[in-house]
Amino acid sequence: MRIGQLAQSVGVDTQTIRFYERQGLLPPPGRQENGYRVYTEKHVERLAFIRRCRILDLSLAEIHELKRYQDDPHQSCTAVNALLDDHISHVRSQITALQALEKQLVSLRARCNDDREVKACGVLAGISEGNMHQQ
Amino acid sequence: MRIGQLAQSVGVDTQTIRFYERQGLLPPPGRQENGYRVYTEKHVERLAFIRRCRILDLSLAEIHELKRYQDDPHQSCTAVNALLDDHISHVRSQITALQALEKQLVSLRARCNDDREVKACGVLAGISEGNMHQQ
DNA sequence: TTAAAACTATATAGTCGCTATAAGGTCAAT
DNA sequence: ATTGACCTTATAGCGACTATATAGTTTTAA
Ligand SMILES: [Zn+2]
Ligand SMILES: [Zn+2]
Ligand SMILES: [Zn+2]
Ligand SMILES: [Zn+2]
Repeated sequence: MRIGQLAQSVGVDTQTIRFYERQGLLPPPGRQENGYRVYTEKHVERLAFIRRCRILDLSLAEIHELKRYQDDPHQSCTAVNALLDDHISHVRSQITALQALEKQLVSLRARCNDDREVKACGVLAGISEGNMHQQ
Repeated sequence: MRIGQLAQSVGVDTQTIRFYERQGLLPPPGRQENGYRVYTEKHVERLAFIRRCRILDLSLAEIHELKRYQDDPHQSCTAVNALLDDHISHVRSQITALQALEKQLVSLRARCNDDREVKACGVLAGISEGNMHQQ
């Protein structure tokens, strides 16, 4: 299986596959005489795993870490669970931050309901005044 | 006022100030004979405005756009309000996406409550199986 | 058969908003 | 005279790709 087929079967750009290889996430495949990469079913699974991790917004570093755990299948999975817990708190703190931001933006937007001249715009005034301490 | 004082009074790194200048966000200041940048109060205000926009997570492109509106203070502020509305929906869709992600991660985490060997880890199994259609 | 289309390869630069480093020039105080 | 704090430019790095350029190979179709 060549790179294009792998790309299509997993739903990834060929560039991304080469990128993962350079990053050490995807093991270097064999090559044909002409230099073309040749992939196996293992690569399909591995790439699909990476993609599912990315859908979960795990960083490439986190995926690397998971890979290291997979390579030592008899150790305890505490670290795997902990990695996920950490990642969940990453996501939760992002949500919290964005919700605070949304609140701020909505209250800013409320300062300009009608159509004014730019110099009287409540939104611009709000930003310029810097009343951003209401979190 | 030199760059270090500007930086300190707004709470920004000097590198960031030069970066904003290169990006065309902050107008190029005057120079002393030795080449040192000299800033005025206008620059302080402008830089503070940029920073407040960044706290609202507006992109530099969006800030550029706001600047263009400010430069034409007699036009209607519809575009300003629309920019903010768009940005609010950016933020809202990020929140929605992250909440869906959190749900997925929590249900994945629930697949491994106890301490197992890595090869039996419910988390890794969950990612490998790719049961991610519950959104 | 040959020419075009589709695929592959590498190398390099761009995205965004900074941040860090290197290598040097300037200035005030000790 | 030298230290230290400040300033200058240029360049590279972050993360996770994405895009472009240039070139070689294979497949398809006229
Ligand atoms: Zn994470
Ligand atoms: Zn307005
Ligand atoms: Zn936005
Ligand atoms: Zn586990």
